[in-house]
Amino acid sequence: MSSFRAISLSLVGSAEVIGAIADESGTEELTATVPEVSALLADPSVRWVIWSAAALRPLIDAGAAVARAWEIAEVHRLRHGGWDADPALIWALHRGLDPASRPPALADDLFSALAGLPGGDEVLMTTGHLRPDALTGAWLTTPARHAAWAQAAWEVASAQRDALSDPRHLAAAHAESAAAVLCVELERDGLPIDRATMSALITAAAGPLPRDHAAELVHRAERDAPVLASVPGVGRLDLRNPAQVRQLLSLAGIDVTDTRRWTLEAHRGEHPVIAALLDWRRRERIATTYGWGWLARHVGADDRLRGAWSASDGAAGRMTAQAGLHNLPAELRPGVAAPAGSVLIRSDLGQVEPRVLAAVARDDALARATWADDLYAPVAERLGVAREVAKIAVLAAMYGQRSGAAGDALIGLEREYPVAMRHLGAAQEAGREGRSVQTYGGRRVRVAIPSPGEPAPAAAARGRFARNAVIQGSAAELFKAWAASVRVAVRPLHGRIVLCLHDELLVEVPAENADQAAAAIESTLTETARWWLRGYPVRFVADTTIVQRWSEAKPAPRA
DNA sequence: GATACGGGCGCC
DNA sequence: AAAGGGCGCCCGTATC
Repeated sequence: MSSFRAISLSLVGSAEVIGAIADESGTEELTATVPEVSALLADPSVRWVIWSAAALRPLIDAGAAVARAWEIAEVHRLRHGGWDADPALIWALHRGLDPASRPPALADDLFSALAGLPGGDEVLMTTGHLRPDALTGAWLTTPARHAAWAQAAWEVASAQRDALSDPRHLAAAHAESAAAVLCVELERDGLPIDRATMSALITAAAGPLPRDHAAELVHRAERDAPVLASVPGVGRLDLRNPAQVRQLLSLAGIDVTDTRRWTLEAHRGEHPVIAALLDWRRRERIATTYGWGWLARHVGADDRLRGAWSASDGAAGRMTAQAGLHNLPAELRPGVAAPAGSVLIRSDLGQVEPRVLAAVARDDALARATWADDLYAPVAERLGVAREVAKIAVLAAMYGQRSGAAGDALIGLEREYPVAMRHLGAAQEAGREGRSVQTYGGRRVRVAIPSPGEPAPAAAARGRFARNAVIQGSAAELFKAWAASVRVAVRPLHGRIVLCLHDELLVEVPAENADQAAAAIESTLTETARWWLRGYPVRFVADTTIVQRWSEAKPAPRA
């Protein structure tokens, strides 16, 4: 059991650090160098309480690594749901103050000087709220002030910890905190890009790097040309306007209510315009979203793709990422590559959601199925249906789908796995009624409040959302717990996580340590699953491969 | 000019 | 009877 101490630090200049540590025995001010502080933060026998990982960004950018963290903001989000987690709000709730009466965050020092703030090193206003200039860090200019700030953090975090009596919730608090720190590291490190390859891929899809705006318009017209040429006599027409696309299709004798891809796929054999249009969409997506502008904005001079990360931005608690890090088209993934001398290790959790369902619902029959490498095989056998049917049914059950081929097989699921299905059904019912639901790790997932006279589909949509959220959110917690352990395990091998993708990790590591790191990633999953499950017999599996490029050697898809 | 919204689509 | 959940991002249109 690690000790629990709050820390507040700021970097002064490039090498000096001031700050303070607080715990049950009081506060301790400190002045130190970056290496000294790094050694403190790397101590695995201490769980460091911080208001937010972002506050440590300057030190993390300087190379410091927090081994174990308690991030007050993420723990707050876990317990309360939603996004708001600024220190002033958390403090107000902790002290029983009206959050609405807390002072707004201040823009600058001048403003704070006029705002009637307490003098000196007092961290609380006379109202009992935290002073707003502490939130921005502007006030944290002396070790004494850091001591007051750390003391407040320790008080809040201790209360948070005492409120989390369920060991699963405590474990989630640790994992979510680690994810918050990891997000800052991901923003620092970025994803390695092979610029030459990426440029070639963009050129193939969108055209060469335009010299100027006029050239850009020429390339755009060149992309449009094959589509317009496939329907004689269309004249000028804007392919980016869905209504005009419907006109185009109508001229080709195809009448559709919308122009979505899967709608158009059904008409592929009827006219060449369909294939031309779908190819245009693929290329246009790259041209507009992942083209030259994207490369210039998000890939640095060091050939690394950087974007903002959030540890639990998704409604159910998933990580989110900007700059295309979570939705880069597969076509461009050959352009993500480790630099010479290093490799990427990609590790995907296999069939994570149904396995999580077994654990969350504690369905012994489904838990037995997780012992198979391919979970759908024993499920199919038990249901007496083909594997593909079983897979569709299980996924449909977790997404709330009732229609199509899934319908019949769902009846079999209700019969054979009633415990899991009741768990999902209860979540769905809560969602329909507007009640929040809870994940395995205790995350409160808020559901929209039903409005009087709402159309019937609104309640159904809430139901589907809540039904899925308990699984998606719990899977995100397992993933973050795994990522947190991997982060620590690969560090001695000079490895670092460079991408988190819901059920997939990319780790960059020197080539000579690749085998060792891959083995560590695999064994870490076993360890993580053991304490996450607390003895419940569910098996989690990962496919781990050592590659140069992200696109290489995608493990045989099991899902 | 800024903002909101829906259609559409990339990924999981 | 019942049209699968999440995210980020682009474009066009409508609106103020």
